[in-house]
Amino acid sequence: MKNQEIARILFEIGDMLEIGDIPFKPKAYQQAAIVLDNLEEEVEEIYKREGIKGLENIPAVGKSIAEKIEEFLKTGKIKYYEQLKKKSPLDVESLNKVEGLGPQKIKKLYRELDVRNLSDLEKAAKAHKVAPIFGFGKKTEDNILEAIEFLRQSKGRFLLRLIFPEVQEIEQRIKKMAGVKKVSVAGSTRRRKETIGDVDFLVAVADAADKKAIDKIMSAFTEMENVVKVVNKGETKSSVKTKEGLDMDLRVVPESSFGAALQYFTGSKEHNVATRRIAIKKGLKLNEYGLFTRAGKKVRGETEEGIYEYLGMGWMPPEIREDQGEIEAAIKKQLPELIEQKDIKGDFHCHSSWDGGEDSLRELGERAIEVGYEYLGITDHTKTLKIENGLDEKELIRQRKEIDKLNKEWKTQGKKFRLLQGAEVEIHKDGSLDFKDEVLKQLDFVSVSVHSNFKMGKTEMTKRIVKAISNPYVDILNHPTGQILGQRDSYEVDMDEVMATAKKYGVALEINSYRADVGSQSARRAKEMGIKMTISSDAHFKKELNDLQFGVFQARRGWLTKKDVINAQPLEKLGLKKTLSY
DNA sequence: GCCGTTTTCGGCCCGACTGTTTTCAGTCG
Repeated sequence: MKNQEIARILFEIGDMLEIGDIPFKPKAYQQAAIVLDNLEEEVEEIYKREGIKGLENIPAVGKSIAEKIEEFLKTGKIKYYEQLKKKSPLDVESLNKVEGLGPQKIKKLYRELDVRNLSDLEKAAKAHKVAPIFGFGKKTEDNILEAIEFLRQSKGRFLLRLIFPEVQEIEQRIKKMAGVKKVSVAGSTRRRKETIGDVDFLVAVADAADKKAIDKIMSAFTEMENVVKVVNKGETKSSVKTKEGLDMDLRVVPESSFGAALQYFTGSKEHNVATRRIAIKKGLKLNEYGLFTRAGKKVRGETEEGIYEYLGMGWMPPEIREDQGEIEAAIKKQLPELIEQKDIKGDFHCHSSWDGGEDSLRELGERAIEVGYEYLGITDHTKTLKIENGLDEKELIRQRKEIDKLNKEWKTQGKKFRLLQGAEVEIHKDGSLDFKDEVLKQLDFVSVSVHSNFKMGKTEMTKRIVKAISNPYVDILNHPTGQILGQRDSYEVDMDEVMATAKKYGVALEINSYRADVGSQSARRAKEMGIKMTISSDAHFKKELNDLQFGVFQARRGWLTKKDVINAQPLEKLGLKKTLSY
C-alpha cells in the first residue's frame, strides 16, 4: 500500500514544482508517480531485495527519486516534500482535481485571492471574486463552482465490470446513427482495465466535411437520456457527464484516420509515448491523424494494423498496451497469443443453492452446457463459514449423490459435460483446513480460501496460506490477496512466498473475475514462474457465470495464454491432483 | 529529474476546445 502513498507525495511534489514554474522537473516527478501508482510489486519488497539499485531500475525513477523513496521507507517522510509544503501552503492536490484548474490558474488564484484550498476557492467563487481576475471570467467562475460540487459527489474510478454493459449498449446505439461508418470504444475501457476513469468513443464518418451530419451525431450523443451535463460540444469532440458521474467523450474522425485515432486514444499514454519515439527514430511522426513522413506525407492511418506494421511491429491487443515490454516483444515478433473467451472450457468456482446460492445444481449445470462448457466445478463454502451456510461432511456426501445423478442423466443424453464436486474450503487461522484429508480426497478437486481474520499481520498470514496450500490435496488457492476491488483492501501477505509455495506444490492461483484481486503484473509473474492459473466467475447466480469474461480480460492483461490456464484445458488434461474423465 | 543503438549533455508528445486577453494562454487527454 506504500506505493500509492509515495506516488501521491511525488505527484504533489510535481504539482508544487509546476506552480513554482520550474521546468521539466514536474514531469519527471509525475511520471515516476504514475509508474509507482501502477506498480504491482511493493517498492518496499523491491528495496528489501535489491536495495536502492532496485529502486533505480524502476522506470522513470532515477537516483534522486530513488533516494526519496528510500527516505520514505526508512523514516516515513520525505524532507524535500515537507520543505516544499512549508514554502507553499497550497492544497494543490485538491485544487488540481477541480476540472478546468491547472497550475497556472491555481497560482493566480493564490496570488490574487489567497486561495489555498477547496473551501477558500468555493468562498471566493461564491462571493464573485474570481470572475474579475484577468484571464478568468463569469463562465470560469461558474464552472469552478460546478466542478467543486461534482467533486463532492463523484466517487472516483469506476469498475469495468459495472459499466461495461452500458458502454456496449452506447456503442451499438452510435453504430446505428446516420453517417457513422465505424465506431469503437477506446481508452482504458478498450484496454479492459479493471477500473476506468472515463470512457472514450471513436467514430469514423463517411464524409468528414459534412458538418450537419456530424453535428447530428454529436447531438444524439449529448442528448442521451443518462447525460446530466454537456462539458463541451465541438466539431470533432464532445464530452458529457452521465448521471452516474462517469465522463464520456465522443470523437469524430474521417475514416482515413480511424486507425491512427483508435491507436492514439486507446493508449495507454505510456505505450503511445514509446510508440511515438519509435516513429521519431524512423524519421516519422505519429499523431491521431496518421503516420507521416518528415515531409508531411501520410503513409498510414486507416487501420491500426497498418500503423503498427509500418513501424516494424505487429498489431497488438489493447490489453497489453502499457509499455511493459510489449513493444520490444512486438518488434522481435514474440508477442504471446493471449487467451480468449472461446478458449474457456469450464469454471472452477461457483456456488449452488446448497450453500445459500440462488440456483440449483441442475440450473447451474444446464447454464454451463448452454454456454458451451465441458465441465463446471461446484465450490460451495464449508462448515466454518456459517454465515454462508457452509456444508459439513454429511451434506457433502448428499451433494455428491445429487451430482452423480445429474451427471448420469446428462451422459445418457449424450452430452459431453460433467459437473465436478469441489469445495471452497476454509483456511483456519492457523492454516489448517476445514476438512480432514479423508474428506478432501473424496472431492474431484479442492480449492481453499481465506475468509476470516484478515488483519493478522503479514508474517502470520503468509505462514497460514503457505501451510494451507502445502496440503497434498489442494488444487487451487482462491482469491489469493483477499482484495475485492472497489470494496475491500487486500490483507497483508507475502505474495512471493505464496507463489513459490504454489509452484513447489503444484497449486494453481485463481484469477477471480468478481474480485479482480490478482493484478495483471502478479498474473504475469506467476506465469513466468510456471504457475498455472484458473480464471473463475465466483458466480452466486447462474447468470454470473458470464462474468468470467472479466477474468479473461485480467488474464490477457497479464499476458496469459491458453496453456497457462487450467480451465482452458480439456477435462482429461487439467493437470489437477486427481485425473478426471467423463 | 530522467534518459540514451543518434546523445553522459541536452533533449523532454501534440493537437483540440474553452473562455476570454481579439490573437492566445491554459487545460485536458
